[in-house]
Amino acid sequence: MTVTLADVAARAQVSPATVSRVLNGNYPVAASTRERVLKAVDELDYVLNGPASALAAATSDLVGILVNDIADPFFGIMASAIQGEIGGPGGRAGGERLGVVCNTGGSPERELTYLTLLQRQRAAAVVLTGGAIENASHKAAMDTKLRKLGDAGTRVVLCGRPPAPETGAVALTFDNRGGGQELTEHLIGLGHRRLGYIAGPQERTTTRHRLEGHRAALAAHGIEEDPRWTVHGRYDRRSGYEATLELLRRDPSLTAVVAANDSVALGACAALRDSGLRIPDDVSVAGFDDLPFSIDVVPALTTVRLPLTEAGARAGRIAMGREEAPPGGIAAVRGELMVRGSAAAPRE
Amino acid sequence: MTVTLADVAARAQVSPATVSRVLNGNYPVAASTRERVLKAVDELDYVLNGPASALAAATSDLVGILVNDIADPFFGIMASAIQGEIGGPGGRAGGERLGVVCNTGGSPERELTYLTLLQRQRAAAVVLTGGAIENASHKAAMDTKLRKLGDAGTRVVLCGRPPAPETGAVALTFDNRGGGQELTEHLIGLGHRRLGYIAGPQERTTTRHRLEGHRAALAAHGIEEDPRWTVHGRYDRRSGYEATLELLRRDPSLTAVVAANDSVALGACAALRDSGLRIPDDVSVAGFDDLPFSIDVVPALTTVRLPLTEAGARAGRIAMGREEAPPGGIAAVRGELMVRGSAAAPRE
DNA sequence: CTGTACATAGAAAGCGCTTGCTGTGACGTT
DNA sequence: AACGTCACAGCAAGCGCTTTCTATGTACAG
Repeated sequence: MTVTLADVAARAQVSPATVSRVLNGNYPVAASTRERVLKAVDELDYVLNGPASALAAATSDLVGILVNDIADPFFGIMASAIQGEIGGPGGRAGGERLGVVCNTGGSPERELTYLTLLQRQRAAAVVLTGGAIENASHKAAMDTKLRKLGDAGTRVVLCGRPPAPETGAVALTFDNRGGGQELTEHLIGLGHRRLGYIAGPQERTTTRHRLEGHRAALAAHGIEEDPRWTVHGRYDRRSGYEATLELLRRDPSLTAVVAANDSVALGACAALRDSGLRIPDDVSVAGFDDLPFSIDVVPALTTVRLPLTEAGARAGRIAMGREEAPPGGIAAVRGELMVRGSAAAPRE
Repeated sequence: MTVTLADVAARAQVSPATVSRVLNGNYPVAASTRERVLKAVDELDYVLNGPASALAAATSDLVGILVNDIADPFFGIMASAIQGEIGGPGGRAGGERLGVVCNTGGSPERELTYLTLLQRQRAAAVVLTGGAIENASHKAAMDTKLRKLGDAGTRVVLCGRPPAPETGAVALTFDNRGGGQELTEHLIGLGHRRLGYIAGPQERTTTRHRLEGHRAALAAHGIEEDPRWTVHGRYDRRSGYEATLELLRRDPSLTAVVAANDSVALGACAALRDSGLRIPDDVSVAGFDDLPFSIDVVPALTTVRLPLTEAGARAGRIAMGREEAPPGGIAAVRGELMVRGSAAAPRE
C-alpha cells in the first residue's frame, strides 16, 4: 500500500541502506547511483516515514515552540521569527524540520503536558517563549523536565524568559526591569509625578520585572508611590481599558499611565478618550514591546522596543545549532526606549 | 540510558505487551495488574517513545494546523480554538495529541512543505485555515497532497477555506462573499454612493470573494464602480493606512472606505484621522472579521463578524473525529453584520 | 467431575528505517 | 607483479513499540 524504502531500493536496484544514505546525504554515494535512487524516489512518489526514521536514528526533526497565547502578536511575532530559522539546513539530514508551535494558554499544566509530548516525540529542540510562572512547585517541575529534555539530547532555548540555571537551557532574557525603569524615568523627566501603572497578571516574571523597573525609577527620583496607582490585569486591550477606568476612579489627578504592554496601552488610550481626556495633553500614556501597530496609532505610542524578531531568530538559530550559545548560556536582550507622541510634559 | 517499555515491564513483573495495553487502555487488563504497571511507570519516570509507537501502530498523535500568518490574530484565534479541541480524549490512546501550528507565511511552497512533513510524520489530522491561493498548478499540487494525506488515514479539515472536492477533505467555508455584500449594502443603505475598497492581496480566495460581494452590492443598487475606488494591499494595518492615503488622493470625494479586514480598517482610520477627516462624520469606515479589538476602538468598527472561535473549535472537533462532518463534507459559515459607530450616513 | 467459555497474560513477529561492519572491485605504489 | 588503499555498496542487527495469536487459569454448566 504505502511505498517504503525497500520499494525504492528495489526499483533503483540498490540496497535499502544506499537509499537511506542518499536521502540523508551523510555518506559517500556515487553520483550515478544517487541519481538512480532519486529518480526512483520521484517515480514512486516516496515519502520518508518520519517515526521509523526517528526511531532508528533516535532523533526526530520536530522542533517545539511554546507560547503563552498564540492569539497575541507578541508571541506570534516571536514564533514566526523562530520558525523562520527552522527548516533550513543544519541538521542530520540537512533537511526540513517541522517547527511546531504549542499554545499553553498560560496554563502551567499545559506547559508541562506539551513538554512531555515533545519529549515523547524526541524533539530535536524546544524553544520556550514569554515569561515564566512564579510558583515554586511548578518551577521545580519545569526545571526537572527541561533538564531531562536536555539530557535526552533536545536542545532547550528560553526566549524572553528568565534563565533556568542547572537545567542546561540557553536563555535569551529580555531586560524587562531595565526597560521598565527607563520608560518611567523618561516620564518622570518629562515632569510627571503622579503615574498610574497597569500591570500584567500576577505571578508572571514579566509582570514583576516591569513593575520593579517602574518602581525603581520612582524610588530613584524620590517619588513615593501611592498603592492606588497600581492595578493588575491581563495582557490585553480590554484589560487596559478597564484598568484605566479604575485608575481614573481611584485618582483622577494622574498625569500619566504606564501600561504593561502595548495592547494594554491601546485599551488605556481608548478609556482615556472615552473619559474625555486628551492624549498626551491631559494624560500621557506609555506602553511596552513596540508591537507593529504602536507606531501607527494616534498618537503614536511611547514605548520600549523589544527586538522580538531578532531575539526569536537568534533563539531559533541556537536551537538549530546554527549559532553558538552566548557565554554562560545566558544573554540579556535590552529594550530600547521609543519616544513618541503619546507621552509629553504634564500640563502647566 | 533511557527507560523503555521493557524496563517498566520487568519492574512490574509483566510482559511488555501488558504494559503497552495498560498505557493504551484498549484491552482488558486486570485492575491489580494495571495498578502495578502504573506504579512502575511512575517510579521509573517512563516516557513513551512517540516515534516507536507511531511506527508500530502506523499512526501518530500529531495534529497539524496550517496558518498563513501566525502573527495575525485572525489566525491566532482560530489556531487557538482548534488547539483547544485537540488534546482531549477521542483517539486510540484516549491520550493527548500534539496540536502543532505551522506558519506558512502565505507561501505556497511552505504550505506544501509542511504538508509533506506532516505526511511524513503520519499526522492524525491536518487543519488548514485561511484562504487558499488561486493558482492552478499550486491548487492541483495541493489537492493531490490532500488526497494522499486522506488516503493515508489523516483526517483533513479546511477551516475558512474554499472546499476542495475530490480530495475528501471536510470544508468549513466562510461566506466571505455574502458578508462582503451585506456590509456594502448596509453602507449603501446609509446613503453612500462613492465607496473606496481596500482589498487584500490578489490571488487569494478570501480577497476575491469579499471583493465580489462588495461589487455585487454596488451592482444591485445600480452604482457604477469607478476603478480608482479599489486598491489592493496586504492584510495588515500599515497596508490599510497607505491604501487609504492612496484612495484619498485618487478621489477625495469618497464618503466611505470598506476594508479587507479589521486590521486594514484600523489603518484606514488612522490615515483618515491624519488627513484631518473625522469618522464617521466625514468618512465612514467598515472592516471585516470583527477581531476582538474592533469593538474597542474609537469609534467602534462596523464590520462583519466571523465566528472564528466557533468555526475553529468545530474544525478541531471534526479533525479529532469527535464531531460528525457536515453533510456532503461542506458547511458554509455565515458572517454577521455588526453595525457600530464607524459607519453613518454621509453628510448633507 | 469433565467440558466449554471467558478473562487475562505472554510470545513473537513485525512496523520502516539507520548504521557499524564487512565485502569488493578499481587504482596506485613499490 | 603483488599488495595496500580507497571509494562504494550491501548485510544484518537493531531502534521501542503494537498486536495477533496462543496459552493458561478460573468459573460455570451439564
